[in-house]
Amino acid sequence: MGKSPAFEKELSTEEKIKAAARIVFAKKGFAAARTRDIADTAGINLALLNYYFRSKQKLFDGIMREKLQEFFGKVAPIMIDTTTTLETKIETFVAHYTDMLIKNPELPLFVMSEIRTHPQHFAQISPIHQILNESSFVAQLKEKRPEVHPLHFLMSMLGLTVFPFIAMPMMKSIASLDDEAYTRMMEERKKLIPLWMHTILDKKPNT
Amino acid sequence: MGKSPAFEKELSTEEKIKAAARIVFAKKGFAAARTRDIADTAGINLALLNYYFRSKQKLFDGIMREKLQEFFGKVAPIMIDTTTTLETKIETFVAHYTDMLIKNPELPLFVMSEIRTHPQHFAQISPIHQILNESSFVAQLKEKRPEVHPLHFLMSMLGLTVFPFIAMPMMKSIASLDDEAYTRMMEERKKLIPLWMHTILDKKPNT
DNA sequence: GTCTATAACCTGATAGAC
DNA sequence: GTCTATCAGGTTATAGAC
Repeated sequence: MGKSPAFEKELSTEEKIKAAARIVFAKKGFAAARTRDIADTAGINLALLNYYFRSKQKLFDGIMREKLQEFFGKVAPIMIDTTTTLETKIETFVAHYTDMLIKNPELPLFVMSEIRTHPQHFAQISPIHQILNESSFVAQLKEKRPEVHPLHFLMSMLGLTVFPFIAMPMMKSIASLDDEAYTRMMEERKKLIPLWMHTILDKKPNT
Repeated sequence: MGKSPAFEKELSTEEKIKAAARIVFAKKGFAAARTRDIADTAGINLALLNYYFRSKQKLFDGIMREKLQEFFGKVAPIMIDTTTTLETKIETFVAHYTDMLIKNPELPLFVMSEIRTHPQHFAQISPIHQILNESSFVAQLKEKRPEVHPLHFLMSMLGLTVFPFIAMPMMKSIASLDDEAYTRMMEERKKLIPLWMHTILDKKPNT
């Protein structure tokens, strides 16, 4: 598959390989991806791939590092900010994350799958550590709802935001939605999810 | 990995292989799983695996069929039932699904990953089709909140329930939770999620 | 830096003895 | 039915010419 070079102009060879690797790894995962496919997609020779990156694993590590940064990097600054309200954080988080995922819909499933296969490598992803242990977000959650573990709200917000992208391959074929319709739904969720989160946070069990 | 036979007694050879395949495929996915690992885990020889199942693919197809049934099979009857209220359906769904996922935490990531790699194979998974097109659940959602696409609520309920299991490898290492603590949180969610879903469904945008 | 050719290895599958 | 030994094919990685 992908026998025709996808990147012809203006990119350095190294960048062409990385661009191709991003595509092929994201689509197939580490194990199923073949270096030949990456070389073909990049429009260069297989030997050249090993000349720039010493091995498939090393090439993958670089890509994975990027993807993790993309997936987790933007979150921490929003969550740590002590000058914003809980409500603002939720709105900003959902909006930023949804935008990023619309551009990068296969990212969550890719990252989660590879973490499953090699959990050791991701033992301490610092942004999430930060959010969980030192963030203003968690402090605000604890203050508002001290009786519920803040992880419940964090997992819920993430689940509401991220899960539709994880389930997309399934949903799209089942609900007969094309890309445009799916994107429109995700845009709608930028308003819906914060609304829901606020309601959830206000809802005490016996109210 | 897995060099010592895990199943020694009372299982037929065929069942030993299937049991081993369930474990290895679930942990690694189709592409990364090696038939040698499955044979070793089963405590039998590689040739025997091909004697019982003609190929890796055929063995996998059988396992996948089981897993899909496990993942989707139980849902449809709950959602289609015309004698129960929307509230009851949500509570039953979350409780049943959570119980199943506690016993089978790696199931969602496995299923989603393999659907991504081979979307064609799962084009029409009948239980979900049923839920989306003919279920009492969707009808009740439409009646209660006609202005919101029912898929929003379905994705949200699924996300709240399933996402914590998808993110588990990540969360466990990050939040320093052991298996028991994680299970306890999931048990808590059996009460929290229905509560939240009801609040969400009642919350009109300008109320 | 880039290529062709090939080495070295691994994996799924089979042949054939028991 | 179960095993050992091996084949056939594919994959990563490298050698060596240009």
